Amino acid sequence: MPELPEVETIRRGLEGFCLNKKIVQVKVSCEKSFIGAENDIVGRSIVKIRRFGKALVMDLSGGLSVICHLRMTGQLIYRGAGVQGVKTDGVGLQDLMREDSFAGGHPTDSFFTELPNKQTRVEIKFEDGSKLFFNDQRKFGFMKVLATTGVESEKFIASLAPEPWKMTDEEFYQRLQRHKNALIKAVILDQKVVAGLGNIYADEALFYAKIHPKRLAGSLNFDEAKLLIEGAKKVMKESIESGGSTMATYVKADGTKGDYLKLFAKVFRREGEPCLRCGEIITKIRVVGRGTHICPNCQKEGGEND
DNA sequence: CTAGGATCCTGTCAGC
DNA sequence: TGCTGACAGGATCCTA
Repeated sequence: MPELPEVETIRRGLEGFCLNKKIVQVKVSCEKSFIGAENDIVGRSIVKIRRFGKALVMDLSGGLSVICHLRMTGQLIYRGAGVQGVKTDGVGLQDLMREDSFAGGHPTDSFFTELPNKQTRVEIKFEDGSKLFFNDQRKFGFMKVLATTGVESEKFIASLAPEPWKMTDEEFYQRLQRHKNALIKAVILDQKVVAGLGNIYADEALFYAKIHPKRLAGSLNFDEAKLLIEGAKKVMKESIESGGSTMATYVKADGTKGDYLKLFAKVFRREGEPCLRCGEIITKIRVVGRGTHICPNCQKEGGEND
């Protein structure tokens, strides 16, 4: 899914477009994707948009909130009134890049094609005619209506660990020790250990710290743990600054499609290409059931590097 | 309590 | 062309 930087980028985008807009209609085309009664949010305005790890929370007037988790393939796409989708050959794409449309999440052509489409699970219409589409190919994501007062006690949010920049190096090191027999990649993907990392940023952070993803968490010394949390902060901040995976980063200046990963990824989906640090060929392996990208020279399985 | 694997779901792509 | 299996930017549930 969209990881922390993507969700933060969406949060900022929606804050600019949807704040104080009144919901006049909600269409749910997949029951699984919307928990609660859609009519409960009709007539309410979005008053605040928050983020907890990878979860987005839209606070509505009258004490209700909507939690949105995009999981693997979720997207949130905002279209101003009258903005139409376009063909994906680049023709007319500039129309979609207007100041009153926005999209973020799992990057696909749905960012700019006609909506709703086959993957649209929820469609929210605002008073001014603009719309917010929740698209999700695999249906792992969801929107859930609940009382605003209950947001922070919602199971997933309550058990969330702090984000990397709210954790001291010492605390991170201690947290790793609680999972000393698990593979380090599995541990940093665990949102109860540190919030925000997903498959991309886990690989990037491990590369930054020159740590092999299959090492046991307990084998890292304090300096390695420090470097790892530092890498996590760095790669996620860089991505937020470049706009996460949004329409803007999915489309290049000339209107053709680009690859937003190229903006910052040093190992993710770079298998077969040379390591930007040492020139060794990046390889892809499997760790805890996830595709994992490493530089076999910078990240040695045996133990500490350098 | 921890660790690892299966599972939810749809779509795409490589290999036959 | 059509089929099959692997895999995918996540997290939970079940088992040992």
